[in-house]
Amino acid sequence: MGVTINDVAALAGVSRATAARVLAGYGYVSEEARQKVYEAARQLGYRPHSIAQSMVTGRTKTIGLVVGDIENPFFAKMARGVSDTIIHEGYNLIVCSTNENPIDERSAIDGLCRKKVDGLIIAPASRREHSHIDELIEHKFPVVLVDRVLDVAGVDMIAVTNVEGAFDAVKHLLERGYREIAFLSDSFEISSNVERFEGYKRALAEKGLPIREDYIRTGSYTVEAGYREAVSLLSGTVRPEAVFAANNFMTIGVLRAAKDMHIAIPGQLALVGFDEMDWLELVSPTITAIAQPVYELGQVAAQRLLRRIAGDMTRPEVIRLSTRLIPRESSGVNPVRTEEEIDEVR
Amino acid sequence: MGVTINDVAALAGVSRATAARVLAGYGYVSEEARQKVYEAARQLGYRPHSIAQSMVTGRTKTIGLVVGDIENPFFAKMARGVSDTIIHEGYNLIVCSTNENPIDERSAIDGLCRKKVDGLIIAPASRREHSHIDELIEHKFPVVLVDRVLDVAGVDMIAVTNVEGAFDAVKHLLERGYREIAFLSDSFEISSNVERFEGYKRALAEKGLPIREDYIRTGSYTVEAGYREAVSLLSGTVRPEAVFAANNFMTIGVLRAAKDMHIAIPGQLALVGFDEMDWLELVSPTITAIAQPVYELGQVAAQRLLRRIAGDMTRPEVIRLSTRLIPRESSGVNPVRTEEEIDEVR
DNA sequence: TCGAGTGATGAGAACGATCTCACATTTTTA
DNA sequence: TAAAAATGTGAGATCGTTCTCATCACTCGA
Repeated sequence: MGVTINDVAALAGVSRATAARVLAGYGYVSEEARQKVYEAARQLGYRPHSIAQSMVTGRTKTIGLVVGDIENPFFAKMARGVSDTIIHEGYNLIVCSTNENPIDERSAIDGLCRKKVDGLIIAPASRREHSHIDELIEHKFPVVLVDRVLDVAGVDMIAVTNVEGAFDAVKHLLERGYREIAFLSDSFEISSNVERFEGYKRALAEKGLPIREDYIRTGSYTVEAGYREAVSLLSGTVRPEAVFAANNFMTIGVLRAAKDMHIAIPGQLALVGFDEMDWLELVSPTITAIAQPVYELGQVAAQRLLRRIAGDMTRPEVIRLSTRLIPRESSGVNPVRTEEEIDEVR
Repeated sequence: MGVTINDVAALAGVSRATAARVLAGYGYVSEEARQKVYEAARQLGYRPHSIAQSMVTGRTKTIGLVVGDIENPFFAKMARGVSDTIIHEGYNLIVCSTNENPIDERSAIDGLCRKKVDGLIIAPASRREHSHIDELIEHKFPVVLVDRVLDVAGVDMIAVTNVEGAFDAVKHLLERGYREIAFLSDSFEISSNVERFEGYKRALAEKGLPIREDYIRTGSYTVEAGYREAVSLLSGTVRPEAVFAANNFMTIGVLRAAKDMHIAIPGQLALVGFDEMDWLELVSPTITAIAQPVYELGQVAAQRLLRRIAGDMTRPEVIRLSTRLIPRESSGVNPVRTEEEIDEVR
């Protein structure tokens, strides 16, 4: 606390410049001076002042992560992927939650830019309002978009194969014999939901099945919203045979609704959720899911960002990481005990 | 990018000092100068350089959060509590994961101090190796410990009522008629586990029951470790009637082990877990848990830290937030269908 | 009419590092 | 042996703010 390079230089009996040379390891320094400076630094417990360093170097060794909600296990895991990747290069991570609100997102980004983060990883909240992100890209500020894509050029985007994943999910349900399949997601402001909806539509189209408007439900990114929409969906005069829940919160919402409404899964309703969670194979029935490489999403985004920060000027690209279907009981994959389950839920 | 207060001053036709006075809002400034500066700042899109500000003010408006693993939903939720609280005061949060390793913890703290964070919220990894934290406290650096306590004076600690919570959990099992109760946690290096063990012991002692060494299992803070210990525990010649899982990962470990080993809950094994998760009431059977005010933990820690940063010199205290037992089926609370469940698991 | 007080301003010194120069001194080369 | 190159060092500018001074113009009361 408070010991500067000047103090070290003074104790070592050299100039500040020489002390700096030793500590930063550049230029010519005599072995004698080197030892004296090291000893002085050790003795005083000298710790370089990062802020002062940033002041002159222009880099803060800090990157910003802007996501909807760090409490969401999906983003938390992604954050870990980012953090683990950058920590080795000496970077730290500032995390901001936007509540999927473009206004909050804008101010979060603004604050991070003022703090001179070296780069930003953003899961953009809106497909429409992203002028603040466009500005960053225009100014060649190091940015990587993650989990979601935007209709802009000149920026790396790391996402999963949403269309294919959703397609696989719905195709899986179709193969199991379900025809009346509902789609449940949060807002279409978020690109991944649009893509997953696209996959849903394609799978139905492939079978020549129509899209039923009343089977398409969207809410906001909370368990409660998922629950509400699920209840509404399942209370309709015509109830779907299956639901494709397009994210983790929606999956929970459906499960809760089904439980409250005494609807047996998969007996009375099949379910496939997008995003794997560690308890999906602990519930009864186990829940079929589309697993995403969440940690890798963060990892790859971080690697790419570090390259951009280092000055890599190669053409930005869209990277798609693969999803994987994990068939379980909720889609009737092992429906041996369907009867008992119906009993049990009652 | 790159427009400084000098540029603003130049455009406004005043000195840097006057521009600074307008922008920071202190001292005497004529209305005319004020308008000119505002207009110039607006026109140039001036954004103050936080690093330069920190350089002179000595505050970075950043706080550090040092936890075992940000991917753990427990810490993620706590982080959100912290973040939401400090964001209103203009603070940002740097998050570091230590993997519950004192070495990593030390270097994380070191890095954050170099970055001149205004304060630290730490969930200490070890009850023994915390000299690096002691140093901070000695130097009067604003620190708040969270979730865990240390045997040191002069620092605020925010934790939950671990002893009481564990006591409630085990007492609940005893009341349900279970006698052979095992204790499963991660390392005793972590204070909360020691406290929960204390609660466990007290509840047994109250009933005059002995502590069985082979029923006490500890591992590391991962689901896999919990699983391994649970399997080992349940494979013993004498299997316990109930398990008290002292944290969220252990709860998952036990559930997975029970499932793999075809042990019916609560028919053949009762379970109470410490820490509530949103899916515990979705599984079958539903899982009895000790709920902790996780978000509030972060909130209170952040509030306290902000006060310390603001110069509050009142005596540091240990704050205990209350836990709450949520009785569910896994402890035989509604054991009407125990028979069927046994059937089902087979 | 003169000092005291108030309003308004700018010059310049911090903050703690990095890094370019200029200037020694030593060693190498022609 | 002189010139060139290599080695070692320190003075001082710089980054973009904040903030203390000193200065000056003006008003007011005695």
